[in-house]
Order: sequence, then structure tokens, then C-alpha cells
Amino acid sequence: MSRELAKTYNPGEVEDRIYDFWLKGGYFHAEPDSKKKPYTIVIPPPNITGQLHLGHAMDETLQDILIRWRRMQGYSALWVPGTDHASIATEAKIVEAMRAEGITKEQIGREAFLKRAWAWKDKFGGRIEQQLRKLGVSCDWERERFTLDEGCSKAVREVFVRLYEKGLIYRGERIINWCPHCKTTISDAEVEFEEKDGSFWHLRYPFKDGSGYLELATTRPETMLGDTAVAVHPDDERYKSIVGKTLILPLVGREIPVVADEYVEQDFGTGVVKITPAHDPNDFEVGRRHNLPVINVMNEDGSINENGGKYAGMSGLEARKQIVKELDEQGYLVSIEPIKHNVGTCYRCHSTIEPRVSKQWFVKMEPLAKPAIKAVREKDVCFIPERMEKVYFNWMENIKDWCISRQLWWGHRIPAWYCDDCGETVVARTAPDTCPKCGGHHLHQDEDTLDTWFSSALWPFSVLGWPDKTKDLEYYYPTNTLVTGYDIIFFWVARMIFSGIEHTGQVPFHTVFFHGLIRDSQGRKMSKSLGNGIDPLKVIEKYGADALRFTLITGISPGNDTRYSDERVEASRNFANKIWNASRFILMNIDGKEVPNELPRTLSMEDKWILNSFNNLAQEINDNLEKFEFGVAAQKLHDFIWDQFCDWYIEIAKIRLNGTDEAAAQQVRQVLVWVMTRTLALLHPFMPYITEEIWQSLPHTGEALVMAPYPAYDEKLHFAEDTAKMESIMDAVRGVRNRRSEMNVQPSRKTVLHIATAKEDIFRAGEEIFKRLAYAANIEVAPSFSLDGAVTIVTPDAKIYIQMNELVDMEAEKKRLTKELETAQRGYQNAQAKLQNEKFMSKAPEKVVAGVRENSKKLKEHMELIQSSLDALK
RNA sequence: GGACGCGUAGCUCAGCUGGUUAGAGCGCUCGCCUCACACGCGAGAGGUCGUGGGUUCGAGUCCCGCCGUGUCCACCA
Repeated sequence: MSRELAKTYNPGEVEDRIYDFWLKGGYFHAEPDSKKKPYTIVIPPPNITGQLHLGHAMDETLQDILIRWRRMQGYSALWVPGTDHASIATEAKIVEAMRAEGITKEQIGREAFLKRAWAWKDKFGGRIEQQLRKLGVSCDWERERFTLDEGCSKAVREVFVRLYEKGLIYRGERIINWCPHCKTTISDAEVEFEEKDGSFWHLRYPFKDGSGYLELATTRPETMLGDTAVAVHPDDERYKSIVGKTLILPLVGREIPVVADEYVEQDFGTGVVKITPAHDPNDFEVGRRHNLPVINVMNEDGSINENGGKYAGMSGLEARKQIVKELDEQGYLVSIEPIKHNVGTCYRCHSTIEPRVSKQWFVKMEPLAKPAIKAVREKDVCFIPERMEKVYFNWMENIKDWCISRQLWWGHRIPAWYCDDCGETVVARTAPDTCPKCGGHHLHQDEDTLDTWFSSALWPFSVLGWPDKTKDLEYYYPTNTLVTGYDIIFFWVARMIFSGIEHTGQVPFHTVFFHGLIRDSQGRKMSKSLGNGIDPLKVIEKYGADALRFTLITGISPGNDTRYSDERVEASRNFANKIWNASRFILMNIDGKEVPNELPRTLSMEDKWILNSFNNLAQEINDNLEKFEFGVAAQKLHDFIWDQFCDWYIEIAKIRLNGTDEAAAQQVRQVLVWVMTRTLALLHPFMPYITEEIWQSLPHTGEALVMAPYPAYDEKLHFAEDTAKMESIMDAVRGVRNRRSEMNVQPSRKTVLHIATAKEDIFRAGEEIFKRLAYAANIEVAPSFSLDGAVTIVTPDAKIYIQMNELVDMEAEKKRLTKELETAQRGYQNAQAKLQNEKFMSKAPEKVVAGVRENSKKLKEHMELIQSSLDALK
């Protein structure tokens, strides 16, 4: 076969073709196999409304590396893909699209709305999956899931009913976070605090008995409409006498008591707090302790309701203005103080959250959190990096009940029915026909849906078939590794852990790998508002998926953020091109020849050296992947391929390839093919496309690299002696190149090298290497030479003379040698100081002492050789 | 208020349980279109590892203080 290969790698031509090849081969599909060990990852399901961004790209790349690696190692590696219905985000988008058409969801009703939503899902749900494929991810697409599909929905209902029956789900009136824009509750985790400029209104409330006023301050004056008390600290001497007295609420006229409660901070403000149980979580608690009435003064859209008297109908802001104005007019406003304070906002739309009392469904968290804390503490679930545990513990140990009902339509409808006849609440897996209490037939289902995260919390087992006892569940669960960003540790990771333990009796995964976030080249978070987002698909189009993948993992370390820049992708693209050209070189040299993919019987020094290096590499890559050190693994692969294989081995291989000895040429061809194909295997999880493409064109066994065995350390490839020899020669070559470069000798000018060494055999064997890589006309090797006026190079094992008298600047040469001597002397003295240090000798480990001793000896010899060169110049 | 991360070459970052002379990519300088690759080859310059102490035979690495920077949690009306 003869193929003209382009000088540069063209990913666009390769990627789709290779991906199709993988799909046709069914390589990504996994089934339970008793002969194999399972390895499972479930994808963090992206939102159906979402577009692929760099965060996904990194997340998926890391998972794909793990899955491909384990698959090649012989595991039954399953990667379950899927998407999340993302109730609040999706519903917002659909409502927005409807607004463009001039319709609201209320107008069309629930059923029609859901019809639209599913149509939306069908239209856009596939988009992100197609985008994922472009990255080269090896998900088992036959098992694709959706959080709102039948199986997941069944799991959701099952969980809800079980928790309800255990008393861990309840419905009650509590203070919840209300988003007036999304018109739904959100959980505490979904509230983001933002520092904003605000005002502190100092007010005074009059005593009923006319004995004056009590001064207090508030940041939300409009909530006074719902005030049902004023509180002071029980130990506060200033106010002890007034506890129990009655105040008249200005503007409203309601009589409210002064209560004593420890919640009040004496040193803050005036030490007096107005209590609005319906609109502040702390006030709610105070209200409970003192049996205060709860007066809700707010509508769903944040406007004032009928409890607000004449302010009813005004928006929150309007009411605030009007109330402040009237308070001022009537002498109740003391002062206005500007302050900065944290305001809770909705994580989706960033509207200010209005806390208000409402009847909602909650999950009782404490009993669920306890075993989940234990599982992480006892390392049944390991966090990488470990420090993320602290964040988790801090949250779990202070956990509050989880508000799970949402006033949305797109989501899992709460499986609760209310009897219109007797008011009974029925929670069931399927819709009940009759009320179990009164036998009535008039039941209506709760209008609300569940928090999106309620279904994603079940993802690791719902996608495997739970609550049914499936083969998949038995074989693939618990899953092995969860890969995600540290930003969703509360939303998702924590909730999966307690859900897994509660419902399956097992942790959902044994390891959580937290990667960092990707920032822009200036270190800023990528966001729509900044417009600094990068479209991974455009990057792939320009540089290739492999280049993007490699960029996203080079230099990363667990849990730390990284910066994206085009320059870094270019570097990865260049690396891909380097590999491409190395393979082009090999293909060129085996073209038309029968080259088996096996090691030849005899191996040269350099063959053994490269095999030894490759072997160490295999060991290191496996070790680093076990430790999730992706950045280190990528670096090692890069260095081996570029520095060792291309820059040295291929260059040296040319000697035999272009020589007259056909047996030797065949030998080196085999080594090239052997090392290249296995290096491609090592690299495959990182850069799947180019490696598969090249591997297919080289002699190989097996039908696809994606299923080829992953190289591991092999004792038979350990060649210490030849590696040391090769290093000696490489040192000498580098030394000669260095000297020639310093002296500006043209590469075309070949010179004779006189090599004085005790290891004559080694250097004689390297003759051709010197000729090719060190511009030698030929070499002379002997224990010593007596040459005048030559430039000398001193390496650990040799002293090399280059005879170029006319080019030698004696003074410069002297200076250089003196400097080199000084460096060596410093090192030697350093080593000697250690060897003479009794404490070092007695306390340092044997290995370290031996190392220093060896080093000291070498430096001594080195110094002597330099000295002799210096002497020769005089 | 609490917790955590980061501060290493001009830039972006590695550096695992402390152990010889601290690394890479990009950028820069010099020389090369050497028959795989100029998305390349060879060579080079460039670092008091934020700072002050401490532990140790030995600290970029461990401990404490400080400075700068970033993030998370809590939230005082």
C-alpha cells in the first residue's frame, strides 16, 4: 500500500470518520460480563437547553480518559450518557419563547404547555449530545437516559413515597425562598448572596401607653406591614423594663408586643429588632418561640397583598417608597443610613429573593445526612482532592431541611393527591381512584413539581434500572468514579451520596474527582455577561478535538482552576502534528515491506534504551491515572514522544534505515512499529482520534485501538545497562553540539572527534550516532590523547577534543572552562560538606548517602578532566 | 465572622509521601529550509520558589506569623 500523507495532520478529515468507525464497531457498548471487572461512570447530565461549553469539554474529556483507559485494561467499562430536564432553566426558556408569540403558560394551560416542552426537548435535547460526540466521548449511546424519562420518573415516585412513608418527606408551612421572577420556591442552596448597596431605615414605634418611642432599624421597611412584635435581648439592661409592653405599629395601627429573645444582638444597631415572622427566616423562629401571629403581606409576584391594607396591589418597591414617605410625614422616620449588605438572589435569574411563609414539601435532612457524612469520613467515598471533604462536612453537618416543591410545570409532578371530600392527603406511586379515608372519588393531584436536583440525586442508580433489581444494577453499581466541578458539591454530589445510601444501601460511587473551573486567559470566570465564553466546537473545528482535549488536561491538578488560551491549544495542535509526522516517517520507511508488529530477536543499545524508556512511561502513566494526576500523565506522554522518541530515537534510527544492512534495517523498523503502536495506545485515552487513525495504518493486531490492551510495565523491557550507555553517548552528543553552537560552527562543517574515555567500547559503538547527531567526520577513541589547541568537552564519562585550532579563541576557551570548573567545584564542595557532616552520615538514609558519595566521585573526576584541559591551554 | 486555595523563569502552570545542580509550554536570543515535521531542528539566556521566623543532617515541599490574591460557607434585623 502506498499512501501520500499530508505534511500536517488534518483532524477535520479524520474525526467524523473515526467516530463512525467506533460506533459501527459497537466498542462503546458495555454489558455485564462475569469474566470482566466492571468500571462505571455516569455522566453529569447536561441541561437539555444547554450548549456545550469548555466546562463540559473538560468534564467529559476527563471521564473519557478514565473510561477508555479502563476499557483498554480489560474492564467492562460503562459510561452512561444522558441529559437533565433542568426544570427551572428549561421552563424559563420556553416561557420566554412563548412571550415572543404573545402567550403565557396560564393561557394555554398545563397540558398544552407540557406538550410544547416535550417538543422543545425533542428539538434541542439532541443538540448537546451531538456536540459531545464531537469531543470523541466513548459513551454507551445505547443507554442514553433523560431525568424525565419513564425509568427515572418511576425512581422519583418510588423515592418520594418511601421517604414519605418513613416520615422523611413532609408538607408544612415554613419560611421559604421565593423568586418573584421565576414565581417558584427555590432551595437554600439555590440562593446566591450578592453584596448590594442598600439603606438602613431607622424607625421609631410608639408605646401604646404614650410613654414614648422605641427606636429600631430595618433594611426592608415595607415588611413592617407584617410585623407582629418587636424583640430585644433578655439581658439588655436598656430594655429590661419594656419587655412585655405594647407598641402601636405605625401606619397599620396594630398592637404588637415587645418580646425578649436571645436571637437579638445587643451591639447591632439599637439592639431592637422588628419581628416579621412571615418574611424573615430568623423572625419566623422568633415568632414560633413567642407564639406570634404570622401575617403574610406579599403576593407571588412580590407585590403587597390584601393583608397590607391600603398598600395592597403595590409592588414591593412602590410600597417601600410610599411607606417611607408616610412614616416620615408622621414622624416615625428617624434617619436613613446607607449600607452595603448581602442580598439573597435567585441563582437562575438573579432577582432578589423574598423570604415568605408558604406551604411546601420538604425533605427532613438530618437522618439522611448522618450516614452520608459517615461514608465520606470512613472513605467509603473518597474525595479528590481530599480538601473538598471539608466543604462537604461543613454543609452536611449544618444541613437544613430541603424544600423540594416547585411551582413549575416542567418536571416530576409531586405524587400527592388531596381528597376534596375529607381533605386527606394521599401519597402514592400511582394515581388513587378512591380516598382511603372516606372512600370519596374526588381527588386532585398536587399542582407542584419537584426540584430538578431531586431526580438528579438518583441518577447513578436510576439509570441502571432502580428500583427494579436489574442485572445492570447488580453488576455496575455502585459506580466507580464521579467526575465533576467543585461548584456543584451541594446541589448534586452530596445529594447523590445520601440518596444512594438511603435507597440502595450503598454509596453511589467510591471516588469523586473534582476538577477545577476553566477561566479565560485573564483568570476571569467565563460568563455570558462578560462575553468571554469560548465555543469548544469552534476550537475543535480550528485545531481538532484531540488538541482541545490535550489542552484541557495539560498542567491541571485536582481541584485547581486553569486558564484557557488559544496559544495553549496551538501547542497541543503542534504536538498532534508532531505525532502525525513521526508516523508519516515510519509509514514511509515500512512502505511495501512486511514488518511484523513484534520485537526483533536482537536489539541494539538504542533499541533497548527506547524500550526501557517506554516501559517506564507505561508504568508512570498507569500510576498517574490511578492517582487522577491527568496533568502529570499528559506531560510525561508529551515529553517521551517529543524528546525521546522523535528527537533521539527516530534520528538514530535513520542510521540503520538508510544503511546497507537489510537485517539491521528490518530490526529497527520492527522496533519503530512496536514502540509507536504501543505509545499510541498509551496516548489513546487522551487523544483518541489521531491515535486510532495512525494505529490503523500501522501493522497491528486487533481491529481497533480503542479495544487494544493498555500497555503496562514489563520486567522484560528493563534494560539498565544499555540505558546507561546510551545516556553516556547522549551526554557527549549534547556537549559537542553545545560547543559548536557557542562557536558558531556551521552544521555543514564536519570535524573529527577524539574521545578520551575509560569506556572505549561504548563510544566506539556510538560512532554512527556521533557522525549523524554530532557532526563528526569520524571519531577516534582511546584512553587518552595528547592534543594541543583543541576545544575540549568534558562529560561524566569522557573528554572530547574537537580539533579546530583556527576557530579557537584561547581566552574565551579559558574563561568557559574556568566557569565550568567553578560550577563543578561548588557541587563537589557541597557534596563533601555533607559527607563530612556526622549528623548527615548518621541520619540520612543509606540510599541518599550513597547517591551523594557517587556524585562526589563523579564531580571529582569531572574537575580533573576540566583541569587537564585548562593546563593544556597554557 | 468561619473555612479553603493560590503566590515558583517575561506569561500560563507542573513539582507526589522533605533528599544530588528546581521543570514544561508559550515568549525571547543565536544558528539552521539536515532526505517525518518551519505546527520544525540544534543551542542559549532567564528563577533570593511572596515575606519573616521555626522544625530538620537537609525545606519550593512540613509548622507558625505577616502581606497580596481568589473562592466557598454563614449572615446581624
